[in-house]
Amino acid sequence: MVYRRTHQVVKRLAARRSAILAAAREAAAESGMSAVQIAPVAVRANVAAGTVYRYFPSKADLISELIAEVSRDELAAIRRAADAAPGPSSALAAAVSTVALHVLSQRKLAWGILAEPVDVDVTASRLASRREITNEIASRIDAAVRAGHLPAQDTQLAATALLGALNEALVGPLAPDDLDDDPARLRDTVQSITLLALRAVGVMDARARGLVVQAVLPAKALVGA
Amino acid sequence: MVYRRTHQVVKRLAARRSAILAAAREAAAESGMSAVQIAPVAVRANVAAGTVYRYFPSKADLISELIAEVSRDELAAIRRAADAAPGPSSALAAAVSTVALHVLSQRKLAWGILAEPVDVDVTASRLASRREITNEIASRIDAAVRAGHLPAQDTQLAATALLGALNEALVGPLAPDDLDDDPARLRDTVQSITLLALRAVGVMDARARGLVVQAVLPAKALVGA
DNA sequence: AGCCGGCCTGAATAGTTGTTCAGTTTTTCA
DNA sequence: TGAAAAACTGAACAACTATTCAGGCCGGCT
Repeated sequence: MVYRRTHQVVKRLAARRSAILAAAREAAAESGMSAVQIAPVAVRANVAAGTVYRYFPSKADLISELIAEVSRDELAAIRRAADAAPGPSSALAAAVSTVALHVLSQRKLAWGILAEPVDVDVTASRLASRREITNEIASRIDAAVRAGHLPAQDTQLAATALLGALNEALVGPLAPDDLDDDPARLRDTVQSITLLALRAVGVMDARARGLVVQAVLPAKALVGA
Repeated sequence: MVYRRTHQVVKRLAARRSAILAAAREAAAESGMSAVQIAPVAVRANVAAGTVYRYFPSKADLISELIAEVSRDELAAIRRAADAAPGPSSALAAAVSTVALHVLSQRKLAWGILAEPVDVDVTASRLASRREITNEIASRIDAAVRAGHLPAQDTQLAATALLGALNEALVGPLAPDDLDDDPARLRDTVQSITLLALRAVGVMDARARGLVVQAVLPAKALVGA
């Protein structure tokens, strides 16, 4: 045996894999999922088209992994924000505004991950991604219900509906598209949608308004990180 | 000139066009948008593939028209339900439950019209479709706000969010998929989502529950029509 | 009947990209 | 240094469907 995987080689392989994934992510963030094509991604990652196939069995696998990666990041951000909140209702508010801020600040990417038509089948991966986020939100709603802050309800359905509302209102085709240049309007939009979401699960209007103000400011600070 | 379009010919041409559109709609309702391919649709409509192109310049135009048609039907149903309601809040409740029932009873079609990936560009048509429905809902919310039943709010954003919530919860990948065999569960789901939607725009929980019950029963009767 | 013009047919065409693979380069180790 | 093994390259391939168009067909007119 005259060839073994040296530590150095292993590191290079891993780096290349990351580079390909990063290239795909950049392409998606810049121009949407339709721009995630093997040839362009390979160019961006400084490899040949064939090389991509040494790291990912197919385009579907590449995109699936991209979706999973973004989803993991998102979930971590939600948990960080929610866990920092003082109580269950606050945590829910923090979770919702975190999602809202994230999708607004990476709109193309969010749209690509969530719903943009792709020529390969990535439904399984998208399903998993949604399920993770939905479960997290559902458990936060559950906690608030158990604490007596919200009426009993189908928390899974509610969580799904909340995310649908956020996504459609903030990244869908009818989403306002000129928020980036106006921080104040962006904040207002996040507040409005968070308020809507909290009321939807049964938080009283007055209380919801208070929670929203408390949640949006810290969430905004976290987006930079 | 020895050939003119006789009334009979005009009628046949119109019938053919309808047949093609109907074939496309059936295919979409049965197997989703991916089944709307020129060759299969042509077979279903009893014409040759080339003939489709005498009626629609391209597949994109065919699908766009399909989307527009379904959207018109939906809008009409919403208006019918809402206009029959005794007041603005009731009308909103009726509109929402109508949408909910419709998408649930034609799930594949709804998914196809709304969000299913298609290989041609139909974003403009989908945008128009959403805009129509959203505007209708927004104006119903507006009416309720003006009547003093709801707090002032960005009604366009709210309407978009409501529809997003419905669609995601009822036809999205996380939607429950075994409602068809159980009418009671279907009704419960429609009620839950309507309740959620009403609360989201600021209807008080207790009042919302009343409106929901009043709205779902007649809406259900209308679905058959 | 017979001619004319548009309508219809369906096999061939075309364009788009994901995927493959024979040949080349790089890396490891005796 | 040289041989072996793995990695990389990129042009060729493959598959899938929308779209075209030359030729046949049919309805309408005199």
